[in-house]
Amino acid sequence: MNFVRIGEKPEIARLPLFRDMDDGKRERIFSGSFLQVFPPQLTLFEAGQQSDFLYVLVDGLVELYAVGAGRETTMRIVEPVTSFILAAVVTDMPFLMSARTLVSSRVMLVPAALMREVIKQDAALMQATMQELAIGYRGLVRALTDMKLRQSGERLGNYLLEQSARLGDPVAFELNGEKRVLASLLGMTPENLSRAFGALRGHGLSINGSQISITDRERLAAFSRPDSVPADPR
Amino acid sequence: MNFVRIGEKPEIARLPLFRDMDDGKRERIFSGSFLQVFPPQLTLFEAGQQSDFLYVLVDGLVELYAVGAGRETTMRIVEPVTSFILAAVVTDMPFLMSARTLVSSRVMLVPAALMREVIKQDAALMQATMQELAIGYRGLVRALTDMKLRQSGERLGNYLLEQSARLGDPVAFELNGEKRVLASLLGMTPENLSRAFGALRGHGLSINGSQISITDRERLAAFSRPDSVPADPR
DNA sequence: GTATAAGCTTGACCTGGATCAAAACACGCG
DNA sequence: CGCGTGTTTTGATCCAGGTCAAGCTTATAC
Repeated sequence: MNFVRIGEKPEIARLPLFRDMDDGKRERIFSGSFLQVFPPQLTLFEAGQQSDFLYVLVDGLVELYAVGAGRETTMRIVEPVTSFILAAVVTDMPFLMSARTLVSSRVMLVPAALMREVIKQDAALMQATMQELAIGYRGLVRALTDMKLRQSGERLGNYLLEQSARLGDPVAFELNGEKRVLASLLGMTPENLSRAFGALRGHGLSINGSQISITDRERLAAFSRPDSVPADPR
Repeated sequence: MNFVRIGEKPEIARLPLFRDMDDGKRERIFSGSFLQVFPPQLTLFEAGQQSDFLYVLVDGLVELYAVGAGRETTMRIVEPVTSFILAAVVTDMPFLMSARTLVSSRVMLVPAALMREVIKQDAALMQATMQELAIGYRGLVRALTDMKLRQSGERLGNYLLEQSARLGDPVAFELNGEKRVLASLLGMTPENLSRAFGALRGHGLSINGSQISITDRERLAAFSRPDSVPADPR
């Protein structure tokens, strides 16, 4: 168990969540937290557990998933550097999702009680928490409408367009994580994801393994029917 | 255009969102807001518009819905007394959902800029806003897993069980709003909702028009596979 | 290098739920 | 009170996507 060292701090402190708060208070949070490295495929926590920590993924890849009706589904793929399960910590309620590492990952654990305490003391942190939750809320509204209104191929097309946008609009990029996880995130089976990729060839997409290349953004967008309201800037 | 009168205040002031804040600040919000009555089937706002107001439904029934891929889907049925589209107001971003009245409704409109300003000044209001968003976030996580993991009949069963729980676990209660709206909320067609109701007869449910009666809660729950994590207290 | 396992893809088939059509019902209005 | 409009129900059919079963490709171990 390592406490947070000086080397990790800058990138975490740069997060919108912690960026604007009082330096002393931030130091208080960091010194009460610790960094831990987890091997791949390790469960960090399970739905139903009391939320004892706020998690910040510093390096690696983490999957948030939900279990129910005898099956499970991926809710989010967390990329570094990002905090997760903030809502459970803020409300002091049990997790609704479980988390596992997809690859070896470095994670900062902030004791939930400490987090809640400092939120009450530091207005900037509370404000940032509020913003984070509001942005997350909107992300979930989008995810839900995506599931309810689009069919699987369109969801995949949109995901790829958004992923490209998040990376700064490169034509070519690589998928992170396994395709089976992506399939679950998009609410489909691996078999169907494979077929959906096939269908997108000929709609402006070229794919080779996990190498994605958007050959015709217009065509892909026409096929995918992206949201009319543009993505929130971040 | 009526400013908020003394008669409406208590029930609004009792909302978790406004309950704990400074009295003077609350008065400032109320006196800058106004109450308006809207006829049924009137669009209050549309997705994509700038969020100029926070809405509080005082009386009536409002549907939040999203449009996309050439279709639309109900996202939430708002019952009084509840605020809605808080996330858009907090982030000062365009609405992701549209809203229309289902029946004649009385709504309080709080100018978004005023809301944001007072949030910054009043820590209790900011805290309440944060809680509200976190609870909403968790509600959406549940809604998304519901859509991804359960099939339509189970969703209906769960909805009825939850609705009953929210009303204080009565055996019999009445559906609010039209069934077509409920169908859309549950992500199915009216035809299929009708069939799903039929299927639930014989699984502990009795239905006559919009009169629901849970004759065997155990059986209905067994059929519907409710969430393992109990609902957030409110 | 080969063996072994794991992921991914492809094909055949099945099923939950959508769509289309029409009958039954409910309700507001003249 | 009866007509007309809109909702709900019922039935028949269709289709997106799930499931099952092989192959195939890529990675890891030996």
